Amino acid sequence: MKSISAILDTHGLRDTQSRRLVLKVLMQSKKPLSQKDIHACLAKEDRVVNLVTVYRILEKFRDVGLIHHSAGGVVFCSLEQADGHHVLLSCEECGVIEEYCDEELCKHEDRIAKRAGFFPTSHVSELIGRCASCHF
Amino acid sequence: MKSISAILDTHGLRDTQSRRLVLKVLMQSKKPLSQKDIHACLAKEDRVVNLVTVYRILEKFRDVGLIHHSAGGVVFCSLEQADGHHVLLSCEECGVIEEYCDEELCKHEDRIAKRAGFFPTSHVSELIGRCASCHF
DNA sequence: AAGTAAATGCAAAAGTTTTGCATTCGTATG
DNA sequence: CATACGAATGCAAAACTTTTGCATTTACTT
Repeated sequence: MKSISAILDTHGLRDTQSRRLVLKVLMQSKKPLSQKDIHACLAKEDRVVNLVTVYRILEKFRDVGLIHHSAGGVVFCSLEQADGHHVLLSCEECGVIEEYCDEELCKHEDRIAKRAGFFPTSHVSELIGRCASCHF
Repeated sequence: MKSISAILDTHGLRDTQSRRLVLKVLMQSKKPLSQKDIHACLAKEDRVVNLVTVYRILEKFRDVGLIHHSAGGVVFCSLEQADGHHVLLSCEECGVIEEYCDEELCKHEDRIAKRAGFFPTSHVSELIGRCASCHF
């Protein structure tokens, strides 16, 4: 597996401590994170990175294609896995967001894009509803 | 086709002018709108509804299942069409968001949900990339 | 037609994101 | 390996978004 520093390097980014910390959090997370989430997550382990810096780091990461933001401008910070497709299962009741990968869905969406004359760099699908434990 | 008032009534909502105005904007829109979008859209036709009220109306609409918010908390206000699936083609370059409907994708996602033990009430898929005119 | 609960608008509080500027840090060069 | 330069960071504050409290108005019931 590639080291954090190597990933930064590959993407033409300077190898700073803040970036390593943020990237590590993103890589270990199973679900999309907001800037605040990342900041809080780091603070919890006493690795403080200024919230403004988190914003700027994510902006940079996005520029180089390491992560993606969604339509509403909200960040979806799950790292792109090689060709994996992100399906988020988002529970309206308890707020939990699970992530799920599906290769076939990805291909299907590529067909849609082609048909619409669109050139996708990333996909996010979201199912909104109730998770198993909130459905009774 | 159902009248706006009838839709409100069906969902157990009081039939007020503000709600009719907001609902109409949502029904006529081809893409997801934010609270601000809706407010601006109404203001443009001199039908002023206080922004705070727009927030509250959308909250209510969501409670009764007329619209859905997405993972990040951002609103996706496209009205649910009967069994249609919303695919958003979101251009990172020019910011334009197109909407696209696909029945098959919808079915595929239902299968994913079933497999994951999830009970979806709505789907949103987003393709992030470049639209035809920004791709050169 | 009056009474009541719900909806609205306004002002302001709370929260989030962006900006400007001074300082620190990483890396390419000699 | 020291230096110099541009890039990244932190802080303070500005700008923007969302929520809350309260007084007033509106829609629906009887």
